[in-house]
Amino acid sequence: MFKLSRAGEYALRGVVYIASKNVDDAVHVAEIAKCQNVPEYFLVKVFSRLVRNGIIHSIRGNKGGFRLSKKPENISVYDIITAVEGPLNLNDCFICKNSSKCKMKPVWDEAKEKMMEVLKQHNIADVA
Amino acid sequence: MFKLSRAGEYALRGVVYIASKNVDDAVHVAEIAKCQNVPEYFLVKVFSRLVRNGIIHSIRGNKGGFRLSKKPENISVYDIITAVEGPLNLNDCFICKNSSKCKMKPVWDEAKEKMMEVLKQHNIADVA
DNA sequence: ATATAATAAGACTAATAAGGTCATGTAAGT
DNA sequence: ACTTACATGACCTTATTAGTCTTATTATAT
Ligand code: SF4
Ligand code: SF4
Repeated sequence: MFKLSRAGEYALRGVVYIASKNVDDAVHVAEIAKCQNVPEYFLVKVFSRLVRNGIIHSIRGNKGGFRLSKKPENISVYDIITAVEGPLNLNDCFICKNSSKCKMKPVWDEAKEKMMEVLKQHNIADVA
Repeated sequence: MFKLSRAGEYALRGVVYIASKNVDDAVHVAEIAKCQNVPEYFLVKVFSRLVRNGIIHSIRGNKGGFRLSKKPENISVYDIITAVEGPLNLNDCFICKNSSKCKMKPVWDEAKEKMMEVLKQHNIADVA
């Protein structure tokens, strides 16, 4: 409950790894997987979501790999997590119908906001 | 990911329900389950954790049921959730070993703190 | 005393979600 | 052409959460 997913964790570590390398050369997913000790195929999938959301940029074919789309200081932890997991929500309120007059939902929403704030405040540069 | 469990949700709704009743009579779990539209046996299990953690008080036998152990305004959302789920943690860091020199863990811890703060600030009285 | 109405505890099963693998396709460099 | 690397989506496996049931315990009412 309230746990960061592996996908999220891997994405973050992967991006940090790329940031640690020379900006000029693309980094292979195989290298990242190996160095970060993460299942390669899984990381491929995670990275594809980062590409689709414009966090990283991919270069296909021989001498291909991944590069950051922006400067590390312009990529927040929040960006990465939501790119991988979609919009955050502590409580979807599928279960009950009184969502409109419910006084608990605002609490969850507030908690989520506070949490998101922290994730937005930290970027790859200061986390690397 | 980052989602409230059903157990947590049910616990909260259950306690709110008890709080809505006359303090003098114990409330049956069967009644709560029915009115809250929640699986009874499951709620029993959830409530037992609340009892063990001193949130509610149980009276066994005929005419038994549950009562709040304290005033609603002294029971926070945080109390209930942790009673049911144990201590919160966004990231256990089982996966990798560099936890000591890791700069991401503090971010998760900070996010958790902010979130916990909100849950601590809200009690059953103002959520009921 | 006994019947009954309630919670306590924990084993068990079912459902869902997360994590991981694989096969096939596409693009780029040599 | 051939090789290397990403793209995509189907598929399988594992872990976690949700839910059920059985047996025991405790208290009350008759
Ligand atoms: S937060 Fe409120 S509306 Fe949402 S599921 Fe819980 S009780 Fe229902
Ligand atoms: S937060 Fe840091 S120490 Fe924890 S799992 Fe992630 S990278 Fe490892």
